[in-house]
Amino acid sequence: MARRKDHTPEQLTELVLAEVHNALALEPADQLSLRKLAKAVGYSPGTLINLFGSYSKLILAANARTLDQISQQLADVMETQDSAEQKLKHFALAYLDFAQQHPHQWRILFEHHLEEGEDIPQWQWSRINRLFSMIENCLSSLNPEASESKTHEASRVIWAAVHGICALHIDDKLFAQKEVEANSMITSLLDHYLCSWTQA
Amino acid sequence: MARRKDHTPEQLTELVLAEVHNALALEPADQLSLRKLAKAVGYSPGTLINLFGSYSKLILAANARTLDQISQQLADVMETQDSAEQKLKHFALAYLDFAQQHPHQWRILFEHHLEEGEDIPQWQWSRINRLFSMIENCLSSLNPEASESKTHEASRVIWAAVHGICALHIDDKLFAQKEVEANSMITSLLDHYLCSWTQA
DNA sequence: CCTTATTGTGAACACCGTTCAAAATAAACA
DNA sequence: TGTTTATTTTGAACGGTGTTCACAATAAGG
Repeated sequence: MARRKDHTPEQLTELVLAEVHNALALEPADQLSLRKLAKAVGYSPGTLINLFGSYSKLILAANARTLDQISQQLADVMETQDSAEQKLKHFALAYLDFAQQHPHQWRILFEHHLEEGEDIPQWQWSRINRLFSMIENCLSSLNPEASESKTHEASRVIWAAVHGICALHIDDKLFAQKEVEANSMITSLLDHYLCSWTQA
Repeated sequence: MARRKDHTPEQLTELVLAEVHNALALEPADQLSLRKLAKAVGYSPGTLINLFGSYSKLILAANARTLDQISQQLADVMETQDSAEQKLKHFALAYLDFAQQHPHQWRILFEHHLEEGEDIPQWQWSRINRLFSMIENCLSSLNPEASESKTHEASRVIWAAVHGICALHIDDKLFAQKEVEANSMITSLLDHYLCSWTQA
């Protein structure tokens, strides 16, 4: 026992975080556990704790990767569009698309609550800010006269609203008769909000 | 042991569910446990399982009460307003108010996911539908020419958007510089959305 | 070759939700 | 009344969780 394995800490980190997303592709987050993860990568639970600090921080690290994935996809999709309106629409639909394709992974990103002493590393903040900047740019090109603080606020409103639609949609909590498509809800949201935003 | 206690099942249910909301006023849902609850009300864990079926169903019962509280408050506040626009605004702000005042209770209402075989009783559906009907009425009075399905969709869009703002606000995940008030975000959302809705 | 650092472990701990035979009480009946 | 039956409630046990830590096994340095 305690035989040295052939992985550097970086490789093991890679292995574990990949396994987290693997598992979340098949089952919800509450089926995940440190012990299962440890078994899956061939190490003991304690080793993973030594590596990440705690199970909560392990999840935090996996969430950081998820955020990276999302922000990459959103940035990519926005650059393929020319008009500000289309950029916003495609950003929102790409966000929905990710939530639908990786529901467990997406849910744990928001349902995992930080513990005392944990906080988001600053490189994540910069990624997030870059996304919001892109939204703000679209908004101010649609209405150049809007104040900076109004634009800042509007970017948060739009993202939170889109987020709410995605969250309730994948949890099937929209309580809608028949099929109300999340796609058309997002379109409705943006069309109506931006219509007024552009006029003002 | 197995001494008979002086509570009818109904009284014990009352006791337990009150204790859940008590505890959630002080600490987040992941600090809650069947064993703590049992100790708090002076019964054994097994007794609570006999009563509710499982811990998950116990939480479900507590969530049902929360939903009742919320729908009561929202219905009340909408009736105090005359104009459709003010009704919608007060509904949204009351929703935010509840989330802010009972964050743990509010969070578990949406973060507790149903297990196989559980589902929402129909009396809850009717409460929810009643609320949505009120929203739809406001919307169709603001724009009588909108089709029924568009109005149905818009009511879901508005609720989901408001929900998203509340959720990210109480989790402090809006990534806003300085203080962006949730109040004014909701106002911004409704003002812009309804402006366009009324015109269309 | 010996010593020191590093790496990984397994057993133990304190919790968790859940099951279930048995015990204690109440209700029904003789 | 005494006796049987039904109802409550429990405590112990089970398999699970994240976490700690002394110790064993390996690698690296002198």
